[in-house]
Amino acid sequence: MEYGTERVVALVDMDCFYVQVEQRINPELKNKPCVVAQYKTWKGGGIIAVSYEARAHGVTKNMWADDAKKLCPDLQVARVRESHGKADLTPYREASVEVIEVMSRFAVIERASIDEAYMDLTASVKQRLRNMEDQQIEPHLLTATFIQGYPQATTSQEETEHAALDKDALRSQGLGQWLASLPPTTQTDSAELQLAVGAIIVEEMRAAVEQCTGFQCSAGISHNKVLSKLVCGLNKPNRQTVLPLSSVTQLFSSLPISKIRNLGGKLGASITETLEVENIGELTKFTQGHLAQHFGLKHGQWLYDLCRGVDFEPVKPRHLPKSIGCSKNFQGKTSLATKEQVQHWLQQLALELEERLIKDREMNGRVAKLLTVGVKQAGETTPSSFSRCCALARYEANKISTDSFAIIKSLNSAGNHQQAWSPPLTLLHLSASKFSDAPTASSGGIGTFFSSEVISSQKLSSFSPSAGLARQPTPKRPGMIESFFQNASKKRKEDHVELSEEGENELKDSGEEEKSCSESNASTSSSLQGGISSFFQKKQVPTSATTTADGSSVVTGQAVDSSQSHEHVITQSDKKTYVHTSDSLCGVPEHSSLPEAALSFSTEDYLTCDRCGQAVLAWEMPEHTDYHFAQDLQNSFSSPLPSPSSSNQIPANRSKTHAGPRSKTSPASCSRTLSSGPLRPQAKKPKTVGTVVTLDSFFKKS
DNA sequence: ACGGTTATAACT
DNA sequence: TAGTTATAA
Repeated sequence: MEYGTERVVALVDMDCFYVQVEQRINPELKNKPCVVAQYKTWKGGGIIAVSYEARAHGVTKNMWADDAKKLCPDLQVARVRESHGKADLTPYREASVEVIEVMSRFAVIERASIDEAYMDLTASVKQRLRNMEDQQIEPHLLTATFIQGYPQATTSQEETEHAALDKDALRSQGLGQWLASLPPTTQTDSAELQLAVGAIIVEEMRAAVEQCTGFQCSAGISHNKVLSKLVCGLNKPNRQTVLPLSSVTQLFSSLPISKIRNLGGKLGASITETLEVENIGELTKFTQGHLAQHFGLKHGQWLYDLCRGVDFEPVKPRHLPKSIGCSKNFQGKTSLATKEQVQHWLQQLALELEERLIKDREMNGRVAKLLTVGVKQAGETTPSSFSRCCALARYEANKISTDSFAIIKSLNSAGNHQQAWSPPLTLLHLSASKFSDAPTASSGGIGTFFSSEVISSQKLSSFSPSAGLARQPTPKRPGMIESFFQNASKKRKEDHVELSEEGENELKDSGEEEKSCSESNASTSSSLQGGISSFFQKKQVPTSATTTADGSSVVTGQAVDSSQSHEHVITQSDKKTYVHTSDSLCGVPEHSSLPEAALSFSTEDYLTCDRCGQAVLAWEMPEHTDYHFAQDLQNSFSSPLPSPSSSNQIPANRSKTHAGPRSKTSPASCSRTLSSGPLRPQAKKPKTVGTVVTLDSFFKKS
């Protein structure tokens, strides 16, 4: 087998996905020049997706809807829903899940973005080839397939003939020519034969996606991710393209380096510049050593293979995002210049994040442990000029937003007691990551609480994994996910009916479509090893045997998360519950944010700080006052000052102060990093870290 | 002031 | 590790 042809890899990309989602919601928009835009007030909103009819008029992404209307007066403009004062992409994410689910019946897939997925078809292809005996591969199985580099004209007369053909005739001619050049299907190790079979599978998959979701897509089929991504775009929309390795030389001889995935930015530009080459194929002139010299060992190796059409990046079996986040820009005049504004928008973002995290927990059985807050300050050019993180212990908007505020407030050069915020913020970003498995229903009383209370309170009645979980002594996650998918199909069916009623000419189609969809599922999935459940089986974890405190002693929803995050819940005497969490130690004095305490302490325990207006536990007021003292002291240091010898003076045993609770907290917890501060070179540390360490040290009873 | 909102991976 | 930067859709 030739080097670099070991796998069959495909990339499937939805055609103008957001537009298709809007067209399915509102069938009036179908087959019309149409865009999706977000926000309205400024020039009709910014366009984020464009139908092919609209592209024909010159409408593009990033155009203002008002400008696009000038190019195309009949343009239909669908608007992104807004909630919490910001664009809400939920309908597109949900549509993406539908698509991913259908594709997962055919192969293990890697979700590359909301509208793209890679798949490694090698195993399926080999299986299919074995079952083919010596059947020919017939062109009618590849009616939407282009073969890159075909038809090949060997004479000038053929060239003239080809020029006269329309696009599909040319496609058909090229396909026929290529198929005729393949060995018999008994030769199962032929790289090009394997691509042909891969293309058949992708034809079937794309048909299933359209039948089951109504969405069309395009695909590239080749031996690796870079090549399949590259050719996916060559025959859009609603078509797929095969790239045999033998066609790479010609294709690469005139392909600008910037067209290759990962070379569209600075690296690509520096290659063009330093080597004085335009096209990716020209890189074959250089030795691997030469390439490594200029661009590093890793890039050197990668480029050396890549310019020959070879890439070994694996398709990663993953269809869930690794982080869930939201952000909003506040540009120019709208930049956030008061503390209140910052708090308000953090709250809005936290509300969206909370909703999405809770849904994610229900649907995917996992919980995020890390919260990252990013901001951009006026005048900054980088996408996010600053980011800090802390533990994420509970899915609660109030806590998320107050913690977020706590870890960015040191940025406010106006000082914490001022109303103003400066420099003004032009971007706020919240993101949750570091997922781990959520406890299952079998983990005792808490689990019961989890499934009955949390789910019902979140209005997720259409997705009810709890039903299946409750009666199973050993609940299985696949059951949970499959039940979600069943529900998703059900939902789709309803959508379909709805669409059919609204669209005049579709009434009789819908029933048939559903039927053929399920038929297609049955026939295909049976021929595939494992299917989706086997994929999920791998991710299944043994349920933990730990039995936590029984639900009755737990008063608030917090107990659920406490058990997950290994926090210590210390119940004691007086009707009060003291809860020690790691996240309250997240780079800020413990008493600076106390949402969990607010659930446990009674209001009489609080005093109002006359410096900041914050509610502070009475017995912590002395330390709180010290905190303001420290803050003032810090503010008196002009700025990037690497807090005077602070690190060195922090006792090495500083982290031991909280050795008990902390040692059990998530490794992601900030406290770890802070205590490692002294080990790191001083000068490189950003000022804020120094600040936090300095302030923190005020509270250590050494 | 006007490309906004997400997301992943590499680097340090 | 945490935080920044690059890249992409």
